Formats: sequence, C-alpha cells, structure tokens
Amino acid sequence: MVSTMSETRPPQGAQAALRAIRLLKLFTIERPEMSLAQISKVSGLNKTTTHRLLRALQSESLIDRNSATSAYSLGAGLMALGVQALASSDLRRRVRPLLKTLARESGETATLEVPVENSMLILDEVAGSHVVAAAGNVGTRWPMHATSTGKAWIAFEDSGMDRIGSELQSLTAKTLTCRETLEPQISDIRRRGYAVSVDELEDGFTAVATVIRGVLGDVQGALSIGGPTQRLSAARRAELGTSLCRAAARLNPEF
Amino acid sequence: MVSTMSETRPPQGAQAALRAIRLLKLFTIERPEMSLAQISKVSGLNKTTTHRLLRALQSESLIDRNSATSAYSLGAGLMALGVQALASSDLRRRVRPLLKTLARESGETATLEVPVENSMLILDEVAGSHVVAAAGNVGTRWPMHATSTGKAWIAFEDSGMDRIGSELQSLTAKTLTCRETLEPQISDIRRRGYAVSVDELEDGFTAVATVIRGVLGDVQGALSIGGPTQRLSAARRAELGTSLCRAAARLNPEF
DNA sequence: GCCCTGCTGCCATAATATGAAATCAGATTC
DNA sequence: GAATCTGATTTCATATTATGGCAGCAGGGC
Repeated sequence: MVSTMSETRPPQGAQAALRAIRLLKLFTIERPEMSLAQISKVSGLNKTTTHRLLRALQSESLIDRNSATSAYSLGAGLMALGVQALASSDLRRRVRPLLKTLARESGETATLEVPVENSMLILDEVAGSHVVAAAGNVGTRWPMHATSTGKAWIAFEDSGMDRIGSELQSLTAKTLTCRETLEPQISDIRRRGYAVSVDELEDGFTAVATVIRGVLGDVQGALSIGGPTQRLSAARRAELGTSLCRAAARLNPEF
Repeated sequence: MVSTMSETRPPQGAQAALRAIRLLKLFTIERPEMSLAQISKVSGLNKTTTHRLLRALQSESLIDRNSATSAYSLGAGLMALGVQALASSDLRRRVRPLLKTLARESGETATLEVPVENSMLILDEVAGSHVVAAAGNVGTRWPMHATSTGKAWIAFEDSGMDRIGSELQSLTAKTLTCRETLEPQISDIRRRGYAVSVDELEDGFTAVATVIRGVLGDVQGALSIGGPTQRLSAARRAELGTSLCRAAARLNPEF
C-alpha cells in the first residue's frame, strides 16, 4: 500500500509563517474575539511578536478588529480563501455526482470528508430525501475517533493511528475513549471494508463510511451515509456499507 | 465622521508571514493547481524560499498536494478556517434577521457584503422568493467599482476612493471604467443615501445598496437587494433604496 | 486628579530566513 | 538502455529579518 499523501514533517526556517498560522487557529466558536494580551498568553508568544504578526495578518485582511472594542477576530479574507479552497477542490468536483447518487438511492445524507489534523472535515454534503436530515455542515469538523469516516481513515491509511492523540475526548456515552477499544474495531473495518459509528458522535446519529483512493491506491478521503439511529438498523447499515464500497470502487475504474 | 476601521498600513518585521499569505492568494479558480516552479515565478520569490514556505503551509494543511502530479493546491485547513471565520462573524449574526426581512418584503435576494482589498465579499445572503434568484454565493467577491455595495462603500467611507486602483476592469458594456465617471456618481449616492448598479456587474443584473454603520458611526459593511434588471425599474429601485436606508438605520436604534 | 491596564513604537541582538548552487528523482528522448 | 532534461528537494554560508525587553502612550476606572 502506497502512502504518498500528507506525511508532513515539521518544517524549518519558516517559524514566523508558522506562528502566524497558529495564531489564526486559536480562534474558536467559543472564543471568536480576543484581545492582544489574551492571544499572546494563549499562544505563548511574546506580546510584541504577537502584535507584529497580527498586524501582518490584518493587513492581508485575514484578521479583523472590532472597531469599538479593538478586539481581534478572524477576517473576511479568510472566508474568501476558504471558499476559494472549496471551489478549487478537485476531489470535491470528482466525487460530487457520486454523493448525489448515494443520497438519492439511500434517502439519507451523504458526505465527502477529508482529514485535517486529528479531525475529519466535511468537504461536501448532499442532503437525503427524508424530512429529518442534516444539511449545511460543509466546512465543519468532527473528532476522528468518533466519526465513521474518521475510523475508516484510521483503518485504511498507514499513518492513521498516529493522527489521533492518546486522549480521546468523549462526546456521548458510546464514544470510544481509549486506543485499546479502538484497535480491535480497526481490523473489523479492514475486513468488512467499511466503518460504522452508532451514537458515538451524537446521540441518535448513526453513520457508515468507507475510504476513497486515488489512482496510486493512496487514500484521498472518505465517503459516508448518515441519519437517525432509528432508521439505520444493523441490517440497513450493512446494506449501506456495501453500497458505499461499490461506489468507492466505481471512482477508480481501472481496478 | 470617525474612521476607526481598517486603515492597515503595511507592517514591518513579518516578511515571511506576509509572503506565505500572499502565496495562498495566488491560487485562483482559473489556476487551482500550480507547480513549485510556477508559484515561484508568479510570486517572484526564490524557488527555495517558496518551497520552504509552501512546506510550512502544508504542515498546517492550508496547502495540499496532488498525490499523483505533486502539484500544489489550497488545502482543507483553509476551508475550516473560512467556515470558522464566517461562523464567528459578529456582523453577520447581527444583520441576518434584517436580511431575511428585506428578502421577504422585496421578493428579491438580499446580501450583506464587506470590503476585501479592492472587492466586495458576500458575507451573507438570503434568496428572494422569485423563481429567478441567485443563491449560494457566500464567500465570493466582486470588483468594488462594478457593484452597488462597492459604490456605496466608496461613497460613505473616507478612504473609499483609495481602495480602487486606477485601472478599472470592464465586466459589461455598462461598467464604469474610469475614476472620472465614478466621481460624480459618488455625490449622488451621498445625497440619496443609496447606490445603484444596473447591468454594470453582469448583463441583466441590477442591485441597490447602502452602507451600515457601527455605534461610532464607522462604516462596517453594505446591504444590497438585487435581481433581474427587468424587474427593477427606476421607480422600483428608488423604492428599494429607501427601504434599505430605513433598514440600515434600524440597526442603530440610538439615532 | 491619579493610577492601572493594555496597545504600540523603538532598537540592539542574535536567531532566523534567504538564495546560490549542488543533489536527487522522474520523465522524455535518442 | 543510456543520456538528457526538467523540476523538486537539500545543503550551507551569509546577512537580513524577526525577536523581545523596555519605554511611551492612550483610555478607563477609581
């Protein structure tokens, strides 16, 4: 199994750039605005340095400032870049028709996800036909160990296990919280070809997922079908799992 | 009139960070993938430097690489940041109900836009009830001089005129292509309170816009209502213009 | 009035980023 | 199959660039 993807060793000689990016990543939903002192403290950087970097980011409009409080927040430039990134994703374009088919045939919501750090990011989504169906989650991220797509990724990508830390955050009563419980599932997933997550991410939500590969056999992302746990019985999950695997195989007509 | 907003002088001592950001901005819809040599050439940076910065960006997953061609493209991390930025926008949250009202009452599409460099970025959008109505353009940008929101911004923000370059790109036959044609319109807009763009951005598309202000009187963004030129006669445009102004005023109950 | 907190500017220091050149890998041609 | 080319990656000496201590400043609270 080839593994051309990611494998990003920590680089050298670009400290300033890295620090700037890390500053951006400090902002969360819970903490959308921060003062200079706060950012400096959280990031561990000297206040002067922080200020200089923020200034640079602001000049490129990746950072915005509240005109009243002078607090820092993420800027409009980031939204532009984000949309640009979405629009230029080759993977997204290629997989979109497949998502539509999956959503139509199953009636449930289908997603395309890719790994970002230790979480899975929803790159694209097609809502199912059922009334109770999520939508509008493109761009959001969920912990790898609690999602079906994440587990599929871990199972099929060599470096998978390294991605997740040793501390697994618990999101529901069913969430797998230690690597030891996860390990045996991994072999199951490899054998079956698809992963399952029942009430592990959110109570009442179940999903099935498999990975998709590039022409070199490298893992490029994951496909999922998800919906209310009530509708997705064990039998139904198996059914969806095989149709996911067939769909994924269809992406590479070669073999 | 206060002008606390933006005013971003070019900073110093953060060259590397700036360069990294500029690299990200090189990617466009027309050119979503580039080789190292290409990026180096376009950016004017030394190949080694470019490579180092790209590596750093990749390690933070803001840059992705095609596993087959090894070409660079924008990464998933950017999507996450973009969505984060959208979600944490205070302005967006505050204005959203207003957009809904505007869209419902007019039947046309209403948008909230903010300036990014010399263009206007769609921060939020509520589609109109008519069949022919655009949607899903959040995050896209249009040249300032060709949009109603852009012209409103230029008219009401002190530094407005400085934003646009001297070369105004022509998008349709009606686009204003030189500053001299724009200037007289500015005074009109200031007097009336709203700006209009008829077939200037795209043939058959007309929009009306005004600015919204923070508690300090600083310009924070622009509201627009837009639709097919056929539906938006001169009389209708005036009507929409005044309702936009009333809506904008309602945001600041103080005065 | 005063003090206190948090942002911004300055500047000597040294750590960091830089780019020329060399190496390496992979295609393409002969 | 060897030779050549193109383009990516690594190395390394250099000086440019980022760093953070300190001081100055503005605004808000006491």
